[in-house]
Amino acid sequence: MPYLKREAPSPEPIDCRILTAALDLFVNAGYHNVSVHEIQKQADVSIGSIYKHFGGKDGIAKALYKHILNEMDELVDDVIQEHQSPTKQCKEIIRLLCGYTETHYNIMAFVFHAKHTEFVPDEPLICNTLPFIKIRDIVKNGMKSGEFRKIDSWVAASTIFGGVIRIIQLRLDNMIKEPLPTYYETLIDATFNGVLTKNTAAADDKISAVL
Amino acid sequence: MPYLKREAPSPEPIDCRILTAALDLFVNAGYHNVSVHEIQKQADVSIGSIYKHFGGKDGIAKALYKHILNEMDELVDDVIQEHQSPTKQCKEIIRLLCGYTETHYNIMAFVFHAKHTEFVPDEPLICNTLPFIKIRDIVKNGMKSGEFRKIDSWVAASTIFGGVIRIIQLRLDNMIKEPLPTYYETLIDATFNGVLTKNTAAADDKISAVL
DNA sequence: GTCTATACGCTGATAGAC
DNA sequence: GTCTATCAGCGTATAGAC
Repeated sequence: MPYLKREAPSPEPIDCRILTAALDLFVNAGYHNVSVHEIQKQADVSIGSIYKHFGGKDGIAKALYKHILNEMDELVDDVIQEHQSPTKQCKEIIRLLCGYTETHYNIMAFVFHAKHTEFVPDEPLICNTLPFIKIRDIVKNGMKSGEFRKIDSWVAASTIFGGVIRIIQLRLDNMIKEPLPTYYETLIDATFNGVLTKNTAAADDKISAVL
Repeated sequence: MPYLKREAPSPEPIDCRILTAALDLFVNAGYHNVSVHEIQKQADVSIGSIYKHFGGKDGIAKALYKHILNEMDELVDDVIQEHQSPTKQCKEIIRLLCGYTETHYNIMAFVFHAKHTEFVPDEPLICNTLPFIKIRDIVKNGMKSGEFRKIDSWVAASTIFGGVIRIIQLRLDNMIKEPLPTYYETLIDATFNGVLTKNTAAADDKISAVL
């Protein structure tokens, strides 16, 4: 995710400084609790520049929203290309999400911990954006190919990804103390095979290895 | 949920009018996009009364938060008392959540569709409130009793309830067109038994019956 | 293209009459 | 206890200099 890789410390372009500052403030205080002056201060830019570049606070939010979802989309595309079966694609996405929660806190918080309709009302709902649509398509493919049981696709998608999303939110809320990748294997197993003991004659070995 | 049952149309107590109006506005526009004047107008009360009763906008939010979580807590208690096994308790809670999404939209939206830290910062996180703690305890009990596999309790709870929460959010976002109870059986099956076909020799019959 | 100083509107909150 | 009129502060946005 380009603008977050601060390899070049000083000569960072101005719009990146503004966006990173805004993202940080939005995530930590909430969009409505952040004033343009604070963004200006943290980005070390003047107000004029902000209005020149983004046309206002909502412009920044919009740009952030599009930018981040675009990068997520590319991420999903990569997964789809590099992995064959829907099952593997789903698992890889879950793995990436767990990892990114640790390495890109702000981005994950922005995506999974904010109510975007409150500050970017004219943008499509996050569940209607490309990456999320593609993820649902993966699930549908999994049902077509027979890997997943043929149930309602909303239920299937919610079951497969609801667990990760929930655990990400708990981690962002600092309820969970260990990095998420710690739980990856357990999570995958529970998500795909269920939580009941009766199904897990074979899986029990894996579990005891994890604990 | 008392103050939402408007059996007596006119002589409704003033604090209830304020709370219902506020809940409605908060849910539909977002806390920060609602002014005290709007609440006053919709509740058909004067500003003075609002400040007398709740001390301000944040007071209303706080009262709402506590009130709703209190009612959710009682709901969970009822389930715990009326159902024996953790598995049944979990399923019943999921059933109730699906139902309430249709009958108490505002409440569910307030609980599952808002970032409370942005407007009630001094209140405990929603995942640290009694009902949610009790739900996690149910999951832990299920692992002790051997009904659920003994895995990390965060993972277990996220897996079991992440699906419903996700599907509730999708329904609140109007992505899902059918009432949630429609999907209850499918959701329960997918959550507890997983989504993979290999586990579901017996379950396949149920599925084809649902579709 | 970048900055400073300023204006305008809105919102939360109060004081005081009834 | 309830209301009306009013205030003070903040936050967005602009105009104009450099």
